[in-house]
Amino acid sequence: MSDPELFEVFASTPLSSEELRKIGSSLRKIVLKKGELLLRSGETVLSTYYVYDGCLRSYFVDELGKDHTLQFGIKDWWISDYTAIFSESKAMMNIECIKDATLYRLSRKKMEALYLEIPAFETFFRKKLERRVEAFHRRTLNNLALSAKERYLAFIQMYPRIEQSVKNYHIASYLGITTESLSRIRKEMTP
Amino acid sequence: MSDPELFEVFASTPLSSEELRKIGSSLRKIVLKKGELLLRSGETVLSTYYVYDGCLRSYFVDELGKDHTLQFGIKDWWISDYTAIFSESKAMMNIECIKDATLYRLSRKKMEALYLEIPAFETFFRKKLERRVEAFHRRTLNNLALSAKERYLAFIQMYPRIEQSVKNYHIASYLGITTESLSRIRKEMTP
DNA sequence: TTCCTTTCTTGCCATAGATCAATTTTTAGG
DNA sequence: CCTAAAAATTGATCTATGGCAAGAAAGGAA
Repeated sequence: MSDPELFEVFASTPLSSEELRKIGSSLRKIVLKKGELLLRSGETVLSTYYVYDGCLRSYFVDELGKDHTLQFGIKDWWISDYTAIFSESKAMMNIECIKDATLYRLSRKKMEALYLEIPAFETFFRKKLERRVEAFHRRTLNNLALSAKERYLAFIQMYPRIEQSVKNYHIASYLGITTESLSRIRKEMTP
Repeated sequence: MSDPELFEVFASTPLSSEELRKIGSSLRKIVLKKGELLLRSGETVLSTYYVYDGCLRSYFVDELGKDHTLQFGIKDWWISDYTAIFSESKAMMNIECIKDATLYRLSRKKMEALYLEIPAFETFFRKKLERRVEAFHRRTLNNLALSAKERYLAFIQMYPRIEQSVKNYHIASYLGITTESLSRIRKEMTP
């Protein structure tokens, strides 16, 4: 990873240049085209990915063949199959590139090694995890308490950048509604 | 906190006895009776709580007055308002004791201090956060992909210990269905 | 521009689960 | 053991959202 890009990722983290070098040498650049798959369900989940540019989504395909979007990944987000990577089980999710993307891969193994070597690195990810937990608590609350329309409004307000770069049917599958219902919701919003 | 209890919490963590002592002196024991509130929405969230015994639940009350259970806390779990504690905002949740409980309180401030002092302590919570993220990814997937009945089955299979110590209407509010619907689901399960 | 594919919209009907209003069953206190 | 309160169940509707089919609109390649 080039230094300027690396500095972006860890901008807010106090790391020596030697530590940054170590971290940088553990990251591997990946370029993906729209439509390519980064992970397929059933595979072993070995890595997590930093999205430098573009857009990805992780989704689950149920027995009826319907897909359910769990996560989007846009600039400066990390994406992986978090149902599997920590427990080292097989992926349930697929990860697909939905807008040409540049990523940096960090393997679980190297990550663990860096945690041991560089405490500030562990702090960095501990804080990421905290924010992720917070986001999922809020999302679960929305799922429990809000109607489809309210969830859509909350989504576009919370993630205006994502809304611009994904299809409506991806948003529908993230919100747990059909694309038809989303279409009707959008219609009654703009009279 | 007494030593035997402290050892239980950190059983799997490599800590010196001096470190354990420091951690122990940061924890404050709390005893709650069924029905008592540990946190009210609107308050500042200052602490997270280790459940040594008993059962609690965190829930959100919406504008219509309906409550939505986000989390249960039973032995060896940590509970707080995770929509607020990390970002140091006001609580959205209430936390209620639903079965007489013994807790240990750890303030956010002391927690941060311990993270700096004792790397293994940060590792301990980083792993807790990983498991929490995993659990919420799976729960979100269940909300997206499963029917009410399937979610109930998944719940009792995943958390048999919780199912025993909470009311059905708490489970219903955790699953996002009404108590009547849960009753009907249970009826058709045991013919 | 034109043609073809992908995405979005619309109308009509179906259904899971909600709501409301009684009961019945269980639990806990005295 | 008795009794009141809490919890669970049941029946009769109602409603938000789903499913299907058709068509309109938008986007991309040549």
